[in-house]
Amino acid sequence: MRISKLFGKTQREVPAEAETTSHQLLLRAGMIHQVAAGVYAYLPLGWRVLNKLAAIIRNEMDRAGGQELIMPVLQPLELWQETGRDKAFGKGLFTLSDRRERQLALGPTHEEVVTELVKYNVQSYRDLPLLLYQIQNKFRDEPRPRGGLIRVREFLMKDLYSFDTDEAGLDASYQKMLQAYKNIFDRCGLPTILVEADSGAIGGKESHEFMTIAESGEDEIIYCEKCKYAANVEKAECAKEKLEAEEPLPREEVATPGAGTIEEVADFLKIPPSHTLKAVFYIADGKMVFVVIRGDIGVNEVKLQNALGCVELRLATEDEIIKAGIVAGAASPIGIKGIKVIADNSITSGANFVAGANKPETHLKNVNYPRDFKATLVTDIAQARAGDRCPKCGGKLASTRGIEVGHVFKLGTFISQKLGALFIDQNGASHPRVMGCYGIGLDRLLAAAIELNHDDKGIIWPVSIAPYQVYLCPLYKENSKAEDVAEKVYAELEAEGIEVLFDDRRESPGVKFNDADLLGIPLRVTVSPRTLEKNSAEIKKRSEKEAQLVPLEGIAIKLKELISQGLSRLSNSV
RNA sequence: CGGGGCGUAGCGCAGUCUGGUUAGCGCGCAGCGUUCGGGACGCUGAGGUCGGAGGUUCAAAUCCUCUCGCCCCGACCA
Repeated sequence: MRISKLFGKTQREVPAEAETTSHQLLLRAGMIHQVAAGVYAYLPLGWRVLNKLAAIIRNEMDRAGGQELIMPVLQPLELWQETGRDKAFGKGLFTLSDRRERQLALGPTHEEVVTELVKYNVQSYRDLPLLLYQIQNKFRDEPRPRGGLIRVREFLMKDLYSFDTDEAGLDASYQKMLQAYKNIFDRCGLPTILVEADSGAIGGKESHEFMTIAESGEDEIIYCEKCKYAANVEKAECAKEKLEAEEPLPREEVATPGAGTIEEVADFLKIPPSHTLKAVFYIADGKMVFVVIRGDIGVNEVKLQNALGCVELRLATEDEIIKAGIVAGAASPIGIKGIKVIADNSITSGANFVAGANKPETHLKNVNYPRDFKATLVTDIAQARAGDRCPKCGGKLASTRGIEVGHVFKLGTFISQKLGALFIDQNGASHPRVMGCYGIGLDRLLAAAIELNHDDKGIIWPVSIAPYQVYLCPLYKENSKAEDVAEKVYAELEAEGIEVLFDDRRESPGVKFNDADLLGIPLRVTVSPRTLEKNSAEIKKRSEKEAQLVPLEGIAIKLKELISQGLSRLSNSV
């Protein structure tokens, strides 16, 4: 490709709207263009990268036994209502109606459609396991798109769905996908870690995310410094400090003037926060919920939402709390009627806690569970934090930010049950198919690749996903043959199947070198009067400072060698 | 949805507080000439419903009302 003809120009200045590095570089390199909030067009260079990612993903999906197909973006809303996931997705689902007033949704994912599809094509255990995938645009009306391609409303996703006869089969499919994903991210030059995750609106029981560590990421990862434990903060567990068992004492009212928060109460009574019980109020699908947790621990709202099985969850307002007859700042789980009480399992160790008395500026000492109050449900709803202890090995937990580039789910049978997607086993008995689903957001993957591969000059593409492999750069000087020679080199490299971006502009060297760096093409070949004196050209790797002079004769072979070296380094682990 | 910020040429900005000729600057773009190993220079030129609507005024980019869009933080979110 000749740069003089390339659609999309580089920009010297950083567009004001971009704050994230990948966003800035993508715009400056002329790879994307914003059309609306969270909606982007890809220009030729960006599109080439996206296609390279797609090719790697296809290759690994096929190797893992996947079959590619394509399903519609437009889906009947009815299908979503059948599984109830229209509610789980809520406003995130783009909906529209057709001319006959039929309700449709733009697909945010395809479990329903693929399950229907498989239902009509596979009835026997003989046809399982089955792995089907597509690479297709998804639509999600995100409340807040951000960071350029990090979170968008229309995006390209690879989604694969596995169908098995039983749990063991699902485990095997899941393992295959974990390996395939690892291969994909390795080949894209992207170090990732696998973390335990919540399954959110997709549903299901077990789920993992592939995260790249990056400050610009939206997710917080909790990991153990000692063992391999790592989890999204939404899911992360921590070992809760066990309190000493004490003999339960009789309850006792104590005045706590001016003390409302846990810190104030603990300070006032000169006890550690872990000896208090914290009350937090939520509205879950319109109903008030009373949450009790040890004073030193925060509530994890994702865990709480899962425990409640509700769709909408928010903190209650002060008005709502007062209306429920509760004294804010001194709320008590004792004597609560008509309100669901959810307790974190941290309250089951230790004894004689301080809790509210439901009287202004008054608390109760020696509150004991379950002697003094009942909870509808006692489970883990605690927010793990850096500094807590690891639930697996007791080591210290740390925290970092990450970008979620892949997410895999063990769905189980809830969708196939709802949609009646059954198969017949060897004995002629019907069972629901056991499903898994596996997604990679390509746009985000592209953004993450830049977040992890750049310097102050621009992008540094790994060879495997670079839009072009070689940047051919003749330097102009009067009476020099550099341009003519470069034309010949260009023709030769193209003939050899090397992907060349030919900077045929009569720009000054600085402009060309800076653009080459910004675009991040892995290999730069300079042809100039200086190199021609030695009948050579200069090759410089984008990732390295030093350049080397190589004879023009056989330069294509030399470049091919460097390209395949770069590729093999990325696929070492395969 | 709550908080903050911003909409003036393709990009980055000034001008708005305090209303007053033809709305400026830099980059980029077009033409001509000189240059050519890390964002060269000179001259000439094109390019603007000042986000939109309504209002106040002799007069609005500037003041008022409404509205649309974009970014950031939070809520939220595979």
